[in-house]
Amino acid sequence: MVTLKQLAKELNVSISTVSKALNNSDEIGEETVKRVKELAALYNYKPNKVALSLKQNKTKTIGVIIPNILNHFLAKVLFAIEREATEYGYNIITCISNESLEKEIKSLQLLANGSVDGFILAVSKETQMKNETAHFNKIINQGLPIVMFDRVANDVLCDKVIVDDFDATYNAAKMLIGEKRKHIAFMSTIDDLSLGKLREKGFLKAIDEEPRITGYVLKLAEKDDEQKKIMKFLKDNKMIDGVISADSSSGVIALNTALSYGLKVPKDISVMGFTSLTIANHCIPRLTTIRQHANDIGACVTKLLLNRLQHKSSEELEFSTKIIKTSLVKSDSTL
Amino acid sequence: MVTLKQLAKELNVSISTVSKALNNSDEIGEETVKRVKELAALYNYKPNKVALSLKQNKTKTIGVIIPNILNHFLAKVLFAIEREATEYGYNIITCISNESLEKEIKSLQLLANGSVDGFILAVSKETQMKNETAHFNKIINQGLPIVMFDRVANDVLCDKVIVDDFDATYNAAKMLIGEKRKHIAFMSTIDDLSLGKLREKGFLKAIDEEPRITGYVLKLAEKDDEQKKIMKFLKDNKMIDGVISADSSSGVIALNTALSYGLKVPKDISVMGFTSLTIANHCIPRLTTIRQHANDIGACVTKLLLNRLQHKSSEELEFSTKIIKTSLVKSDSTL
DNA sequence: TTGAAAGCGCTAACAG
DNA sequence: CTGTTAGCGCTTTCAA
Repeated sequence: MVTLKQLAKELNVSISTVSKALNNSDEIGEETVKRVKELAALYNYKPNKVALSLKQNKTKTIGVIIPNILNHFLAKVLFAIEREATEYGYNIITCISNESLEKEIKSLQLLANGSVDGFILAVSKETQMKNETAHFNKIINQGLPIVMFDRVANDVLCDKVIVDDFDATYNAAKMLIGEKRKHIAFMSTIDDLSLGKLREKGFLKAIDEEPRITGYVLKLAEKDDEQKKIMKFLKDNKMIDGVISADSSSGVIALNTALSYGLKVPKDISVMGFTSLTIANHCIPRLTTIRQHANDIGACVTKLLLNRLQHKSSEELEFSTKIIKTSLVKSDSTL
Repeated sequence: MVTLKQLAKELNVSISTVSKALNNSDEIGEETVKRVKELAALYNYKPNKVALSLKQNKTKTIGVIIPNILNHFLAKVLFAIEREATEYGYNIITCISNESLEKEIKSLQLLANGSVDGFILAVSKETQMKNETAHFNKIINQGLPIVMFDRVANDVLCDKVIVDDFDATYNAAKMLIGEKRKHIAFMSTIDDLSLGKLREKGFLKAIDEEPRITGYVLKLAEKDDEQKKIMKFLKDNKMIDGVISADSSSGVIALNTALSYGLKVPKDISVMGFTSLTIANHCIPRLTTIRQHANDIGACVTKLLLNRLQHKSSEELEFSTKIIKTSLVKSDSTL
């Protein structure tokens, strides 16, 4: 990489002259500016990012900590964050916590040494289960802002972007009730997440409001053979005529299971889930889904962070919690 | 963030003393080392990464450029890269080219300003179609090593990690032929990728070797309604009794289509694809898959880059191309 | 055993 | 209009 020094030497001017010329300072003569710019272009000069960061004490880099990049929803949010960040001239350093508190702490610590200007993250499963927040507060006290999305730590004072989880399943259940379904099951592989609990509560609320409806709940653990459990569950509970899945996989499996049992979907049973459109469209019939608008979430979370970074006196800025409403995309697996 | 300067001031010693003490230099007295370390621990001192990078002229950061993070295979490789890089004390800056040549060039340029020590990337679709390589060579000439995986630019001199695409589909077809299938279809949404073409060639070779077998090829474009096309294709070609999918989705859809047509899988028709295990296990019966060992690929590609970075005189190091063999995971959608 | 000073690449206040 | 200088945080050589 060419440096200012080298350009200066070759042009027989001082380093600062070169710097100013390249930055269009009106202190420098037209002719000089031209000479400098030409040589810089010739050598493909790019200001060294590291030196700039050191000088300006900001890196224009965001640390993003994601619990699981194989989760389609989280990957989609990451995608949106990257796009939005790039748009504003920021890079992202990605760490994957792998649902582990320890890795989350490590990643945070590792990047809090001047590598990034702030963080965007979704809290890991283990962190949520242990209700650990000290590591977040430590970072914030060091002056690095955090913005959380989807899985947030309620007790930490920071910007947040979440989904209307309770309402989503409440409305979903209402919809199935509207279809005259009588035996509705709720399936979840994410019972240990607080948003998983919210989704269950929304479902139960809707069921409770209708005395003639029976609700069922199937909780699946990480290590379970999901397919086996769901097949057994639907075999043992033949009266079930509606399924709401709280996660991205169990709805798909429930749909396929129903079909394999010879049921007609949606005539005999309705199925819906928080599945990505891509996957939902692999199903025949296509699965009705609750869309979480990962794109909007990613854009929103990035804007919140950048806004805070650009405010000199970020102290003055109130912390906000944005709720991105889900929407029901009716497809062919419901009436 | 606390700096050496602040520690030095508080301890009434010089900056260099503090630095040396923290780096366990034996130049410094035992007592002083202790005092320094205690204060550093108290203030949670961490050497500023940016300053270190500037000083040492290396960032311990890898630029990773991925065409599409929603592709499960690519996401999995990214996951593995992140893990491996972290293991060796490297961070990754992720850019998503979104299959666009322009974005790929931009990302490369943007990070080639001292932000990263080297690149890991899979070539974007557009780049492959236009057979563009100048931007890669430019980066390499700047002294930044590139390691490519999966989708590589053959004409660029650099380390590469690929999959045995030809053999994978050749063997897959052989397997279906061994099942006495007579009418075997090959489906692909990735015909524009060179690895997509290789997979087709492998399939065709196997078909050509068996005069009594009929091969069919269905190519799907990005914007197609995959499900509709596949349903039509299987309806129009009722004699098909075997399907090999070159991508992650068409196999799943073909399987579901067959079921929806009342066919028994695998009795009446066998289906297999390059689908991730997660998705394959949503199917009933579970889909037989060709595993690409994303983990191994990610680990291999990272090791290659780090090895090159650690070699002072990287010139001496020969460029190598590693082939990670796929393996067939037989499941319930084949005999 | 400790400290002063230079330098990584850059910007900017100040001097000429 | 151009150059000198200081400084961002750190390591390291050389001097004390």
